Amino acid sequence: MNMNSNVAKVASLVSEPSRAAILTALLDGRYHTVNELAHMARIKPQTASFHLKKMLDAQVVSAEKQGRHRYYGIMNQEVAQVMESFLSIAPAAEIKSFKHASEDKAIRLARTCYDHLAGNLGVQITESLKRKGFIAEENDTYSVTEEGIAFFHSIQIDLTSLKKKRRSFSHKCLDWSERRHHLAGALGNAILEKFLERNWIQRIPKTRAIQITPQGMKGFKEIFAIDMDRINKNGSHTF
Amino acid sequence: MNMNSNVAKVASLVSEPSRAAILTALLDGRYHTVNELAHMARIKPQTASFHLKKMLDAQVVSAEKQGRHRYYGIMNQEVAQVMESFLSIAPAAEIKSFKHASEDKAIRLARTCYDHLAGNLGVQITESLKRKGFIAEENDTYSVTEEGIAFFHSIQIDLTSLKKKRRSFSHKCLDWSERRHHLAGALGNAILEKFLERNWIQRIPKTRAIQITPQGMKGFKEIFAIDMDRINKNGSHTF
DNA sequence: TAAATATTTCAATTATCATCGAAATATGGA
DNA sequence: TCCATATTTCGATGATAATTGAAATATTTA
Repeated sequence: MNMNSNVAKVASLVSEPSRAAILTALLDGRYHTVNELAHMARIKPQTASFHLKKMLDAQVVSAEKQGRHRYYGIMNQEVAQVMESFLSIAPAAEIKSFKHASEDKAIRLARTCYDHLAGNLGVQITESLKRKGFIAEENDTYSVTEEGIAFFHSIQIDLTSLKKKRRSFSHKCLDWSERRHHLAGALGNAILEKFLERNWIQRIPKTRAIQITPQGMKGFKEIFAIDMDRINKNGSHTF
Repeated sequence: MNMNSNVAKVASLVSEPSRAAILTALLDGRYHTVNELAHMARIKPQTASFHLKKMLDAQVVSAEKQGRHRYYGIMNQEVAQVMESFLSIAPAAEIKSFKHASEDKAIRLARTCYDHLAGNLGVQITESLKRKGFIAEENDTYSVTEEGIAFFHSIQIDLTSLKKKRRSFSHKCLDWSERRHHLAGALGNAILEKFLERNWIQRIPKTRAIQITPQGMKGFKEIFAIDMDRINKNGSHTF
């Protein structure tokens, strides 16, 4: 509510080096596990857990559980801004980055999550929809805007029939490889089905990985302004 | 050894009560001595000195030595803004104000400092010149802007001849009664001489104090938008 | 079910830091 | 020169809080 109360809270929490390191790491906007954050801040997981609990209580970070992992992220934009204001007068040293253990690149690039798109492609689609103002973020869900209704109609996705289904229409799903949210629910499923139907993507047998076809590359660029080819080559997944 | 220790360092400066009190005191934009700041923060001078050294290292405050005093002030506007965003919400313990030992009011209002104007009048003139964009602050000096050249010409001060003199053209001088900088150097001297010449001010014999004449009151109001009469009555020197 | 991994809780240790007395240093004034 | 004042440095103390090993809990995988 009050931005100022956050300011005071963050101030007291940032003053400790380990917490500052954790928060700086989280400024990438993504979610990270306790072990990762401990590694980045060069402390043991217990210590990181101790600090994260404090920051969770103070509502400076948010947590989301998924399996045996617990993903932590910056609470909101206000907190990030306070951190940035610090960085403006005390430029931060770089954060020690590390590479993930060798994991399948394909599954990070694009995959299914239950019945919707995930991985870099899933997140990029979601970001594109937000950027173009077709969907808007709510608490745990996305809502479709007036422009969005027209857009989904133009790509032959019928929203009214989707809303009749006995399942969540559209909710946020945390992406483990991207550490950002992507679009899930009936709408997410409809988008996946539509891309498969148009042959923009193909399932790779025996895995959850998705293959982007040449038509897909073209379509994602034209309709969503996403260049998956460039992303693929850059290998934006080492951090 | 933590990577982001600088962020933590700056943040810790605000979150510690004594330092917060000192910084709050300095947010008036003026310079204060160690003893004053210690008194305001209700700590011993040693402790204040300890904190001020830390903040000096972190480039959050600046120091200026003058005789056996050392004046501390906020480093810059950027720091002040960040501090204010914190302190406006969580104000540290109230600052104990105190009156200076009874000192001559006249000498605080207006006096000469070597060969230029000091005291409230000197500072006000300097602030007015800055506000109107006639002079601009450099590191330790003031520079005259394009508009300033025209202005000084209009009041019959010849800048080119001043620059030929073998002395500092225009430098900052810390005012002990106002705790702010005023304009010194050849330009400061020329301004003093001009005011004397126009009979806006008169020297009070045997002291460094300056008397403002009725013409001066009028002139300062018209040309510099300074109401010395009001300032005189309000007695803005108790703090 | 058992083993492996991720995270948290607990308790004990350790490190940090503000504080202030005492003493050193620097400066101004008589 | 001597004395008063302003400030800093040093060293000791005490309070607070970070850290981590050990153990508990939870969850996935085989």
